[in-house]
Amino acid sequence: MKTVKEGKVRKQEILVAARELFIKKGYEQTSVNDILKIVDIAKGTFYYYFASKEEVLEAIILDIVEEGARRAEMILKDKSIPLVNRIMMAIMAQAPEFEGADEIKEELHKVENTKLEQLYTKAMLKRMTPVLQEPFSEGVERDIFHMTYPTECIETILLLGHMMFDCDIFEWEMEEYPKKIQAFLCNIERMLGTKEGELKGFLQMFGQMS
Amino acid sequence: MKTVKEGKVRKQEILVAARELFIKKGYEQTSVNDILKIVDIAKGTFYYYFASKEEVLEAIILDIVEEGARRAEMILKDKSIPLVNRIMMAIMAQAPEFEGADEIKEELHKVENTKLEQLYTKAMLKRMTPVLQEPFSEGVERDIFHMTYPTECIETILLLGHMMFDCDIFEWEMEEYPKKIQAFLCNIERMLGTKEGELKGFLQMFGQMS
DNA sequence: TAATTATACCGACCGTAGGTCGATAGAAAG
DNA sequence: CTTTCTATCGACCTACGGTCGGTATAATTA
Repeated sequence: MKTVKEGKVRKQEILVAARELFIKKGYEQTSVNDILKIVDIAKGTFYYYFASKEEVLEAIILDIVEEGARRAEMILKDKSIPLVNRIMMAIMAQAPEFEGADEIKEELHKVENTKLEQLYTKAMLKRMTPVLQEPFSEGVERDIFHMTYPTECIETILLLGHMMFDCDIFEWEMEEYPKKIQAFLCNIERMLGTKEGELKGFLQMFGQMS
Repeated sequence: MKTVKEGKVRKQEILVAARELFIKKGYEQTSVNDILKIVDIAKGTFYYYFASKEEVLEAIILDIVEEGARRAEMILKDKSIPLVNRIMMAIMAQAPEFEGADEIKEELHKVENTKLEQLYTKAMLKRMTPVLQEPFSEGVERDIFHMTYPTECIETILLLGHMMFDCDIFEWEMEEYPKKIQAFLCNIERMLGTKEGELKGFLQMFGQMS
């Protein structure tokens, strides 16, 4: 039997189903057939909309990154929040792990998902660096930050934050985390050239992590 | 026809062939059959020595990391080199890209090799962090470094250096590199708490990169 | 030396994966 | 009513990672 739908709709259905599967089971572990079963379409239909399984992955990652960037931009717009808080909140809100009652948290960056992980990191860096450019400039102008290479500082902080808390590149024990977070904040402070202890208050923000 | 060899020898042959292929073509793009062709053995023989293709990958990565760590340890032993130089040289010598007349440079961390990449990063961090522990302590004791979290500092510097120059996580243009390296050195200085410009001299060291 | 055991090896075979393609059903346009 | 265009189908292809029963050679033992 044949159920015909508008192209846009079908494409979205595929994206939604694939996204859930990729996150839940991992990209490699999800077969195209798995996706077909959920969307209830034939193989030909899938390849009518996407040239490959990987193309679906890329589309999904761009979506995820875009959603994160939007959340960050939203926070950054709110000038009633003190600058440093604004920046920290934006960076955290951007990460899919913190947002979402979804189960993205545990699943997104597990070991099996190296491809998803790497593509995500790249896309996130590219999208987020410009977003933080303005608030960082503001910090420098207002004499809160003191740094020679603001752009590179943004890149570094984004990358570091992501690698430390979103991936599990380091094999830390649960009880080590507070110390790791403190160290992370301390290193950020130094790179930003803030006065010492400026970021101390953000320790709790990370507390909500699993 | 059947050529019998000692187990250790065959295993090594497989490892050598696989390593070259994984690096040259990428892990996913290399089929077990490709390896068989080079070593000139049957499939059964391959799986007699390794439980899976992935097991070969893991063994190879451990080898690469181990070789790097050995080079680093060698340099670190030489107390005639000034401390800061010793540390910087060790970190650079450890990376497979810098060592090796082989073509590892371009190939090892290309986009297709996400799995290799991720496993390598993890293993490298685990192996190298303890190696740098002692020289870092020496730096703190001798009042050259000033930091509260030395271990985390090591982890961060290793990770950062690797991600910036060994992977191509950032999509930098060739002409941007000098600036990126300067920024990197500047950030390291701040994290280490050295006096400003301490690492300036190492700019050229990175110059030999492609 | 003959028999036995242990080690290294073979290659046909299997299930499943990603991907192709010609056919076709249904809606819109002429 | 016919044509055209879009969306859909599913049989089929190739290649892959991995299995397995059997075998040749080397090492032990009798």
